[in-house]
Order: sequence, then C-alpha cells, then structure tokens
Amino acid sequence: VVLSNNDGCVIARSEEVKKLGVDMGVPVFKIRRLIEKYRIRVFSSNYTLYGDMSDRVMQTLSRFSPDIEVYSIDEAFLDLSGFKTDLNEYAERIRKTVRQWTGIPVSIGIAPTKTLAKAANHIAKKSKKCNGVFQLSDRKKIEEALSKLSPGDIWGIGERTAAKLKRAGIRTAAGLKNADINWIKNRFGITGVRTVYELAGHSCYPLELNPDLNKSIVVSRSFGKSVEALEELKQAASSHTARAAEKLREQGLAAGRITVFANTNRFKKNSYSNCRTYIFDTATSYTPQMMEVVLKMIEQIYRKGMNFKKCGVLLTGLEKQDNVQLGLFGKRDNKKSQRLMNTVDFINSRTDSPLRWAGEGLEKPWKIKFNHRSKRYTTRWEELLEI
DNA sequence: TCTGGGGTCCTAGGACCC
DNA sequence: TCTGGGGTCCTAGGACCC
Repeated sequence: VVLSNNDGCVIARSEEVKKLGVDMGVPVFKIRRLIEKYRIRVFSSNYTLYGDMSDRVMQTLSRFSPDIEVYSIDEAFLDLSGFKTDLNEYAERIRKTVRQWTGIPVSIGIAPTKTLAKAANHIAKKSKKCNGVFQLSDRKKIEEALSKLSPGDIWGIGERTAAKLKRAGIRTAAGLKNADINWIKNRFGITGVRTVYELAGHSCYPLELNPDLNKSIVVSRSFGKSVEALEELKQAASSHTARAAEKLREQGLAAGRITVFANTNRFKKNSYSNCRTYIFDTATSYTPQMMEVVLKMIEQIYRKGMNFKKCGVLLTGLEKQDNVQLGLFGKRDNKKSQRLMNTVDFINSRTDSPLRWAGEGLEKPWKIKFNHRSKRYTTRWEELLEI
C-alpha cells in the first residue's frame, strides 16, 4: 500500500491487498493487524518520483498524437479521430512503448467521447483478456458494455448521485444512458445531462489542449505533531504562504484574495475550525505582503489551549501578473518587489532551495511525517538506483 | 495515539443596478 | 388595502474529480 501525507490513510493498493479487504482511504492504524499478519509492504507517498515518472509517460504519449490533454498525474486523453490505422493495433503499440521506455504499465480505452473512453479504459483495466486495450466502437458494443457497468463506475457519477439513481431504480450505466433526459435535467442538473449525452456518444467535453490558468491555489498540511503554540501555528502558516506564493509566481499569476484556515482534529468531539479572508487592494504575488496579512489573521483564528492539527492557505481571484489593475493609492514599488521575488525564485530553483523566510522558523516541530519513503530515484543524485 | 491534498463546476440566494 | 420587470455579479455550499 501507499499512504497519504503524514502516513495517514491508504491511497493506493496492490491487487493482493485489495483481496484482503483493505478499503481505499482507510486510516493505516485501523489495518495494523492485517499489515503484520500478511506482511504488507507499506510506502509513504513520494510525489517527486511520481511527478517525474508521470512527465516521462506523458512525453512518450505525446509522440503518438499531436493532440493530447494531460488530465491528471496518471491519465491523459489523446485525440485519435481521423487516424486511418487500426486503432486497437495503434493502442497496443502505445502501450508497449510506454512500458518499454518507462517501465510503467498502462491501459487504454478508445471511444467517441471522454466519458465512454473512461468506461472503455475501466474495462481494459479489469478484464484479463483485453490485454490492456478496449475499444467501444459501435452502438451495440456500447450498449452491451454499459449494461455490465453500474452507474457509479461512470465518470462524473459520484457516491451521492449513484445512491439517488439507485433509489430511482437505475441500476446500470446503460439504464442511465437511456433515461429520460428531462427527468435527468430536473434531478441532476446540467452536469447530469452532459454525462448522459456523453454516454450516448455525443461529446460534451472537448479535448482541452490549452488548459486554462488556475482559478485557485491551495497549500495545506496536517501537522506531524499537533500544535498548541501560536508561534508555531504562525510558522506553519508562513511556510504555506511562501509555498503558495511560489506556485502563484511559477504561473505568472497574482492573487486578489488570500484565505487562511486552521483546525483541530476533526474526528474528535468539539473540534474547532475557522478561517479568515483578506482582500488585497491590488492583486499581488509578493510573499512578504501576503505573510503580513496571514499572520494577523492567524492571531484571530488562534485559540489558546487548543491542539491544532492542520492549517492552510488559499489564494483566489487569480489573474495574470502582467494584467493586474493598479490601485489609485498604491504605494508599493511593484517593479522592485517583483524583481526581488524573481531573484529569490531563481536561487531557489536549485534542488536544495537554499533560501527560506525567517517567519517559517528553523525547528519546524510540526513538520510532516514520512516514515516509509522510497527513494527519489530519478530526481536526486544521492538517491540513484543502485545495482 | 494514529484519519491527505489540490482542484473544478454548478446553483441558489443575496446585493446591487436601471 | 394596495408595492414591477429585467438584469448582473459575487459567494457559499454541494458534488464531483484525481
């Protein structure tokens, strides 16, 4: 199994572990006995490694179609419409190449819409005889495949919607596809209608070749050890602010609003959580300016004697730094602060990111826990694979 | 004792405009 | 006692995704 941040919950499982009845998302302390009994191997998350391997897979995929949308760290949509070749054969070639170049096994679903392609991939992944590739080519095949899937297997149908559908007597994905569209509109809104159209082969979600800019940026972490002192909570919030501002500048953005939030253990009785938002006169990406308001807000959120478990920072009202509307009364020398941030970011682009903000503190007793991390084989010289 | 993090879209309702 | 019609923008909360 692979664990979430702080070695908290199970977020990925091998087939063997699934068979032992380990559910997705269970806290690891609840399966300690199973882990010991069956000697389950446990790994912390290793996002550096996953991100790098993901890049390699995506680069490989992009050689097979000029139109590729990287949808998430482990999924991509490729536009194969207009390809004259046998698509099944082509997909098998893609699969083989990715495997050979990166060592990563992938499965591929082919269909006229994204939702159907995801369903096809679902089948390709589950069924042994598919060999990792499955195509939903014609109506008959689609109807047949969907009749074997439950609504909850479909992209866009979550737990709540699946339960509502069940209560209404819709038990298969085919049933969903054939449902009355007005009824769907009334009960599930426009998103429901889109899913049903997609299942019927009418594309509602085109390939996003030029992904939009982020609309929000969040940096939040649970603490490795609970935090009681205001000073430590301030340090954590400062750290998250610095990281959020960095992400902001990486994309050339500035934020109009900043929200900071903190909470105690939400699984305990009388848990406490609170947030504050500050609206900047002029959108900014200047770390010191953000930290200044975050620290004030943290003081308002803080309650003496409480054990804080998590805090975070949310940036919204994002716009391109170059397009920011300046205020009539702004005093800050924007050019100067931007130059300063550029310099800081440049120095920190080294892998050891040597510069830190004083407000982040040095000790960081609340720092995140990773007790079972595998090596960052592909991004750190010291952690290269040894043979 | 121990329970993750980062996103998007849609909708209703409030506040405002003429 | 009686109180219009048409519109926009913003936000919180719900639902979903990985």
